Amino acid sequence: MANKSIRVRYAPSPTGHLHIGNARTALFNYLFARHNKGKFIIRIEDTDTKRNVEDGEKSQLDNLKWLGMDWDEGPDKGGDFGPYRQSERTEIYKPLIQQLLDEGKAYESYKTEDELQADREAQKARKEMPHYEYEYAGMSDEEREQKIAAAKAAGLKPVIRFHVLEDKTYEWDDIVKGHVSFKANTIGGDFVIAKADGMPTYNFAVVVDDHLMKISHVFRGDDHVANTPKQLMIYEAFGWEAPKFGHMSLIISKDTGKKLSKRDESVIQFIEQYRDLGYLPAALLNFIILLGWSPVGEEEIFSLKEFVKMYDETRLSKSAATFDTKKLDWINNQYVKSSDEDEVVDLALRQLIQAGNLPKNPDTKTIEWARQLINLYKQQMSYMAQINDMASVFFNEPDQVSGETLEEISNETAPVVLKEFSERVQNLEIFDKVEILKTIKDIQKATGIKGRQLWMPIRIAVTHEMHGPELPESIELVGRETTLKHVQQTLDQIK
RNA sequence: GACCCGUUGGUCAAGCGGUUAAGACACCGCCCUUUCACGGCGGUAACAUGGGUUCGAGUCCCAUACGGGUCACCA
Repeated sequence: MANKSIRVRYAPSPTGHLHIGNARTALFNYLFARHNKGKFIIRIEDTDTKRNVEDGEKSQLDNLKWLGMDWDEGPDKGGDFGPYRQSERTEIYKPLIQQLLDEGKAYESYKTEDELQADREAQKARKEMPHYEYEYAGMSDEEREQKIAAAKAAGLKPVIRFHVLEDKTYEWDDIVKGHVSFKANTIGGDFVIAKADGMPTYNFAVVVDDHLMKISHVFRGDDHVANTPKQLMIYEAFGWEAPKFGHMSLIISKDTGKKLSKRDESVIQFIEQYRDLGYLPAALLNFIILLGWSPVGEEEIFSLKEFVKMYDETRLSKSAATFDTKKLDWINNQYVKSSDEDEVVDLALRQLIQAGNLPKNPDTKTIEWARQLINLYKQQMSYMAQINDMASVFFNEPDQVSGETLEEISNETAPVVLKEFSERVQNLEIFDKVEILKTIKDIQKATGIKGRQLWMPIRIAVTHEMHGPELPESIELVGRETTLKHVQQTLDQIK
């Protein structure tokens, strides 16, 4: 079947941790593969030895897994088309580069960094696009041989450049963008396919690997559009059939309106950071998919399984998307509310411990108390680290009430309510939510004060917040002693 | 600067020649709740501009404007 031959890949370079944009690229490839019952492959593009980061590869893989993806072939599990690290494939590239050399489709280039730099500056001054200028222009064969021999004698190491056929046009039907076309003379001249250290460059290695690994479709970021004609030239030079390409729009920053840069602070950039903050992976994944792709109906919350089932690459968006943190939080909250209680408690508990709000090895009583606390805040939590702020009254001595919150209780009735509350709480036989609720009702009967004027003073006095979860239970968890102390403090403040 | 690409409400977006131009987030209002939140219901709000083509254009074509991507011995 046609589907049998569908093979896609995610090809990160291990220069850092898994970035949100890369995760998105990986995800759309994954969905395409799984939807079509094809193969999903991971390939590490580590030809730039200088930029590789020690545990970059591991981080990439770990975080992909955390998001819920798995793959059929990759550096950690092998496969029939390995190795899956470009640095381990140099012996594969060498003869192919030699082949192009032999066929006159590529040549050795000795232009130095300085010469290239000088060319570029001159071009800039002439208001031309920066491009490589053929170094043997107008030379006879002998002259060229001579120049090369001289360079060799001087100990210069050549790069290999691909000979671009300037008057051709390269075009393809892009799965997301439609028909795209480039004139060969606009791509910047003969480009490097092998560096002086012998390593192939990206544009050469991708083509070789994609071909050898029988990749059928390439989904990647918009920023690769301009690379595609170069790659098409290599496919042509070898007489290979190119895969289908789909260039996806980029995520842009709310602040700058530009492609998300690693330094951008308006958005959390790395998957690992979301993980550390206690986001639920399924929720993050859901959000990322919705950024650049849309399902058919009106629903927006789906599991990975459901996404796989309904995925359709033709619904990929053409235009860039800005990251909406509010929606991310909403989606996460949806997941928190519907998630398994143990999962949420476990994750939130870790956050509480990490923040030093709970001891490292809490006893069962503490855990039970925390469980109640976490469940109490579940309705409004997006990610687990929020529990530390939301429930800070349980762990820290709160600041004095001020601003809007203070205004809310700056009236005649608030002190009356609080005094009543304080007295009754002291005399309570059992201090639990049932009794506390009863107490509040009793205060209403005794004073005639009700509604907001009754509840707000108590809420504010105990928690120092106008917003929060279910009150009686919150008070129970705060504990009698602290409750009384806070009420007294507030009373002193507004008296 | 050159080459490519994009432009529907504040944000994500549906729409593929005929719609009252979906839906979601955010915002506002009402209901539920003796507070807060959750939830429910409702509301405000958009086709960048100008020309064509067509009986008819958000949808097709061409300009303009704006935005972005790329111009490495990085991927």
